[in-house]
Amino acid sequence: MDTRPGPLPHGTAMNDAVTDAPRDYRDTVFLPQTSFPMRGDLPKKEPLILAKWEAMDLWSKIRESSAGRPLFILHDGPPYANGHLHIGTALNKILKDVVNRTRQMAGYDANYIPGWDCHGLPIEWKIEEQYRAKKQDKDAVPILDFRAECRAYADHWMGVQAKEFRRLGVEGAWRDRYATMDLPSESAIVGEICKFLLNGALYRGLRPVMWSPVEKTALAEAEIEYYDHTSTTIWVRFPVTKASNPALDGAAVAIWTTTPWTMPGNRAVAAGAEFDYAVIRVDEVAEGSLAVPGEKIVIAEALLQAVLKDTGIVAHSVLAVLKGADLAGTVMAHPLRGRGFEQDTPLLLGDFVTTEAGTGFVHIAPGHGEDDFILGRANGLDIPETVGDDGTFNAWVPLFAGHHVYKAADPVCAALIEAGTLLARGKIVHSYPHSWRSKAPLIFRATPQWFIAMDDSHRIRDKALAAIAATQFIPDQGRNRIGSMVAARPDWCISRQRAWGVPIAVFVEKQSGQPLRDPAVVARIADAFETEGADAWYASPASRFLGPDYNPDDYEQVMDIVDVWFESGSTHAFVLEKRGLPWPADLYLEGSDQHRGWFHSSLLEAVGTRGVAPFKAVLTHGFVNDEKGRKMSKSLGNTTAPDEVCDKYGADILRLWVMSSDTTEDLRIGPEILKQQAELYRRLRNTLRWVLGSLDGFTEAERVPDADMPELERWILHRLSEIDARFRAAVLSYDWTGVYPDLHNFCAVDLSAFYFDIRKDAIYCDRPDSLRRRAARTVLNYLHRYLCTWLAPVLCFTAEEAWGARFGDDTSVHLQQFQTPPAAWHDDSLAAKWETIRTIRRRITVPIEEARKANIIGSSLQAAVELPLNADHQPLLDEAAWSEIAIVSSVRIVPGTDEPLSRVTPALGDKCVRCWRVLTEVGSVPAHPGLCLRCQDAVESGLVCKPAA
RNA sequence: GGGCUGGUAGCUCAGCGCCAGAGCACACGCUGGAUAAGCGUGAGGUCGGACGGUUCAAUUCCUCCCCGGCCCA
Repeated sequence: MDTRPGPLPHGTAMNDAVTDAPRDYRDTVFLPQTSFPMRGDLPKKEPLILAKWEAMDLWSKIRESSAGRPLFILHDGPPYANGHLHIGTALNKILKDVVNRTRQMAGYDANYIPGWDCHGLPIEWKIEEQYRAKKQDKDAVPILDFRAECRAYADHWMGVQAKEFRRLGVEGAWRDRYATMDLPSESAIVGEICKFLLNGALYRGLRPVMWSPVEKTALAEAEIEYYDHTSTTIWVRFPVTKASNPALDGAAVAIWTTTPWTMPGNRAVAAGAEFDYAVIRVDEVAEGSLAVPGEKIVIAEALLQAVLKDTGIVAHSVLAVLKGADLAGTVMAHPLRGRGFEQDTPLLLGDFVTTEAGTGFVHIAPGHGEDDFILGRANGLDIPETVGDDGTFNAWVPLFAGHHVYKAADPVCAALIEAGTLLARGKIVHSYPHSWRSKAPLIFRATPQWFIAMDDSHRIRDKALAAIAATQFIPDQGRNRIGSMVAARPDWCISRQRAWGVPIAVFVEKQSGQPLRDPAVVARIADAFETEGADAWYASPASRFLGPDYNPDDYEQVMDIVDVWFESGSTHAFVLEKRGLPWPADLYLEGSDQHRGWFHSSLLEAVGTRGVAPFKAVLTHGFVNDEKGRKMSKSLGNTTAPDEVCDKYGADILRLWVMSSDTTEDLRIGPEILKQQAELYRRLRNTLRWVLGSLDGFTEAERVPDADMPELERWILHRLSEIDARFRAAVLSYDWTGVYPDLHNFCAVDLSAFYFDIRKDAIYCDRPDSLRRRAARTVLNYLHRYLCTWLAPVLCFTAEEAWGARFGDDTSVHLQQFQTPPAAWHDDSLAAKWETIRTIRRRITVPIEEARKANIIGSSLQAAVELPLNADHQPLLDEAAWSEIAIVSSVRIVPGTDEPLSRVTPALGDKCVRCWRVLTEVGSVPAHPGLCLRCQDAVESGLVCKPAA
């Protein structure tokens, strides 16, 4: 790269024969030189850069370099160790990486510890599937073997995902990553459970929970999906045996239900206090109706017409209308009285009763519904356990013992018909809860479960609401969202009847039914788990934990495992606290679905054990949809996979996409959008390339003090200070929306289309020691540092490449901090002035375009411009400066006019063969007849653009 | 069905009571020396719908509807 402007290059016999052929000055021009290629070739280059970071142990170097700085802790919400990354996980990790990197470069010590969620049903299910495929009975497999397989499975996927995350450029303490299944983690989790045990918030209760008869387990809310389901509906008579009002004598209350199998569990009927209820006499019925002429039925007036139609009652008389409140106190017989269901059925009032569907009466089975349970408990009803784990009726249930609830509709109807209490039967298609794994319909079933009380003396709910009020939410709506969930949620059911997890390591005294609350026992359990993991619970005899003070025969060892949300909700304890990192974390950053998930469980867990939230701030992002805003799905074929993007475009493009989007809302991705990101990238890359090329040979000696620079340079410095302010604000607020698009805009509009275009002349053609050129190169040097550091958190590979192109590959831009612009760079009046100049500049570029169309000129350097300026604008720039700014050969200011557009004519004179300006002075120096005076001086100076050897 | 949230140029996003903006893509042109680059000019929108309310004035406020998304039932 010899840019030496020697007097005469390589002896091309030109000598004095200037008239024969014009001399070629091309190699006296300082054209950009750089090893930084125009094309990124990212899919190939990024892995090499990753290897370099690995080899230099960049992560450790970053940690060392930031020792002693204020710590910044973004606590990683653990993805589930199952399957390849999808675009949503990629978005999440990239955002986290950008937040961490920007904090790191803004002067913090951002120590990021990535982690995984390893226990739980999906993995357990996979292992079971493998057994099924081998035609083995999973129940025959020893539990420790089963758990070992689950562990191996999770371990495999952690490895895969770690690789995929790192390919995305995500930097963190990968060697020290955490996992919920690490033995110390399991110990910590059981320790957290036992905190609730010891303080009394943990209790065992009978309660209807969503139960999957297929998986034989209770399911968490997050494990439930809603699909349409066809249910048998029945209208049933409850004969009144003791009337609260004479009008009810001899009548039957009609209920409607979509779950016939809950009839054996019925213990009451509920009415709405404010509703009007009609007592009717059936006068005439349609063919096939089960209604009987002459009978008296009670139905909500608002639903009367619908019920008449559904039950085939053709004619009726209204005998009386009563308020629901008047019905209270009525007692009815169970519809199957005389067949084993002899209990009385009280008529109660419930505020959950509606007149939207049914009869206005709700049949209450306390073991099979949330409302039923609460009403039953309030009225002292018993909560019968009619259904067993497998979904069949228990042996004590008359008529139906052994029948499966899914197949109970026919037997129940048959029994009701026989008893004469079935009024009608139908079908309904409605949204119904299903298991997320087996897709099988669920039932509400009362089972013994472990709960954490929300409203006992520990007031977890109140404290959680207070903690929410004290937390920063980005965006702020998140506060509202999680707040309403916490306010409304029931006690936290933390038990699961599964194998792959951390056991609720509790002993229950058989005689009292009370859990054993002994810190010494808890300590023995936690100690064992610390080195042996939760397997110890299954591998050791109870006596090991109970110790000498208790007789194992007196205690039941609980074999339920804990809800995985409890585990991930405890990560703050073993990732932050146990490792001696600051607590609470500065930030939790997840998708907006985690308001109900990880944010929620972490909040409850920490509030229950420590009284405050484990985070100072919560940042949420939206979900990724396709280009039309539709949810991605394999069946629609509209998915975008992160690894495919890396292979086709590179991780930097995916990262740029994240930062070009408004992540507080849902975002879109697809082929067109990625193409656009690649275009944006190209501009950023070429900006870096031109800066690098034009800085070729730059030395400190060239530097010009800021104050001595031309205004154009000082304006660029001002722009840098403005963007710097934008970055600093975003670092603190975590709100990066629009910041990188702004930076791109700066590169495209301010630099490429304006500053670079103007300064090309000086950079290429001025003699190296000219103030103008030196000032420009001083600014380019700033630009290189600022752009590289600003881009580094996002284009982590490209910025590294552009940094290495100047400073060598044994260092890293990621060890740098954001540059701090001197206060003097900020100059609002200069900015205003140059805003005006650029507006006026358009009054030149527009007529130039006209002149081109008219074939008057081609290149703008062929133009001479007459620029009309009013008195206010005349002092802005002199004519030479205007011609420089407009990239024309000459400008003449025409004073005092208000004409909006300039007049463009062909410039007079000859074209300087070196700088291509058209000037009358060209030819005035005999030694260089093809040059203008500036170029003649540059050539004769003999100066080169190279650092001193 | 309920809560939250969004629908502004082909795309990504600004604006949020008083003349519809930017970048990219597109078209046309220029070009030389950032050249699988660069520059200029231009054409694109009845701001999801109501010919709905409030207002002198609405993309911007309110109501309803349509279409997405997250969470819940």
